[in-house]
Amino acid sequence: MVTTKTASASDIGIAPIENVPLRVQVAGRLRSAILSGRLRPGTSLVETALAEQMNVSRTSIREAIQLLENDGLVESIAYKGKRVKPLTAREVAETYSLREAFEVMAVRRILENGASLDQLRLHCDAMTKAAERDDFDSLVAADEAFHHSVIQLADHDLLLASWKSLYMRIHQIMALRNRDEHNLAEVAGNHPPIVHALQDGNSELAVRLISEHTQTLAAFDPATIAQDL
Amino acid sequence: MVTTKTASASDIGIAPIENVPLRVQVAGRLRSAILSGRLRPGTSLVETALAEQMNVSRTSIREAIQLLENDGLVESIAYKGKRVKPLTAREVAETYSLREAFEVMAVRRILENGASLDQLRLHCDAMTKAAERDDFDSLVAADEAFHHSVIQLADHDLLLASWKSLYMRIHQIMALRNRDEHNLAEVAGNHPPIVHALQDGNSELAVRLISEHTQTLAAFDPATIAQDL
DNA sequence: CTAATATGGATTGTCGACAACACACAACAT
DNA sequence: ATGTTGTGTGTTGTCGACAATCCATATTAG
Repeated sequence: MVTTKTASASDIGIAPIENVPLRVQVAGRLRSAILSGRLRPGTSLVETALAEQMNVSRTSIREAIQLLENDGLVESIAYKGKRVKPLTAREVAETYSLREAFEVMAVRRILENGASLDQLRLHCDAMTKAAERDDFDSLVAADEAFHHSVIQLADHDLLLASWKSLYMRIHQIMALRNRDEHNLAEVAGNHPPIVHALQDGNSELAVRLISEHTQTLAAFDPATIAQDL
Repeated sequence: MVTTKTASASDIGIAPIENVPLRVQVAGRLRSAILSGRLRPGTSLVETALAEQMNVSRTSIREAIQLLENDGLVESIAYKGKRVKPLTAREVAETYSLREAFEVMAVRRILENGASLDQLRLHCDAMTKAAERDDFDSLVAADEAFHHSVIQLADHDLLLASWKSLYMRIHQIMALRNRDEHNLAEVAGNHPPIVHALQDGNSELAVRLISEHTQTLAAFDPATIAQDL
């Protein structure tokens, strides 16, 4: 990979030891706690407590929390406190509708600029297999991979970044609602038509399919998640 | 406003003295410096220098810079430094194309849910008058107000927040390029048809108009802004 | 008893000092 | 000469202490 002249101790698997700033590690752990639903919306985050608990300085906690604020997972009221951002029914709806707009935009761009659809087919296969095994988690993972690929194929960095940020909140939402009775086979079956429409250059159909698909997902929970405090 | 029982010293204009955290003040000043182009993309932000210059602690500067990172105006490389995010031609194009998607989405929502178009007409008038006076700044301000209203009328908080964040970068871009020869009257004239299409419920037309309009703005500068380092 | 006013505790905001790190350049050995 | 190893300098990262603020509760005046 690198142009080392004398092949010293490289080559063999001496993976470089990563130097991740503390705030990033802390943010990562907090983020995963939030996205997995272990830290529910509305939970207040007290810096001193977290600092002691995780055995780092309050500064690091502070900066970590600010990172989460960027992700829109935490909200802070000056001099009052920070807490996991409550999820209103409205916010959930808006999140899904914006996601729909992103994916529609991606589909349009793919149709305009062209792109290889191989990845999409792969993920479709994965979904079908997962559905056959009745493997919910794998299906969800493949589903995300599919949509992630759609966005990537649009070749639009800003769109990708925005989608990722948005999809984080979708993760959170999915973790918070009990796994409703999904028809796994149906979910899996929704995707191949999208690929076909893309392949055929059928713009109208592709847009309509992806649009309906994302809307379907949003429709599930009404206000199951609504918080107060 | 408030339900004070004994009307003490309120009422008269004793505006409440704001207690804005230092980091927010600092962030505000840095942000305006970036958006106005006084701090050009690529400029490296050294915490100690800024701290001394602005006579606050390095902590406040740090936190302020992190706020700007949320806005996407600053980028940081661990242990290396932070700098005003360089603007590539690609990023500019992506910014405008995403903006187009946002505004199209807003228009669609307005047509679906309905909304009063009075504000839009007001801003249109302001633009026409500004164009007659050959007042570039007023025209730009009214233009922003118009598009801001469009987004607001869509009644979608998340969309509004995303648009605002995006539009900040458009501010920056506009500040960085020399004021190209605009035909003020033409710019002003572009907007009323959008209002009419909205009023008539002409979805196709409205979407096409707003789409073309935003694209027109993007077309100006190619890579005038491209930075390196 | 009511209402304005202290007081205390909990939490965030700000600070200055020190540690860790990356980079460039000098010193050295081979 | 060359490549390796020290060393220095400028920067970011982390820390603990102190100040400012808010909120709830007690306290006191009327």
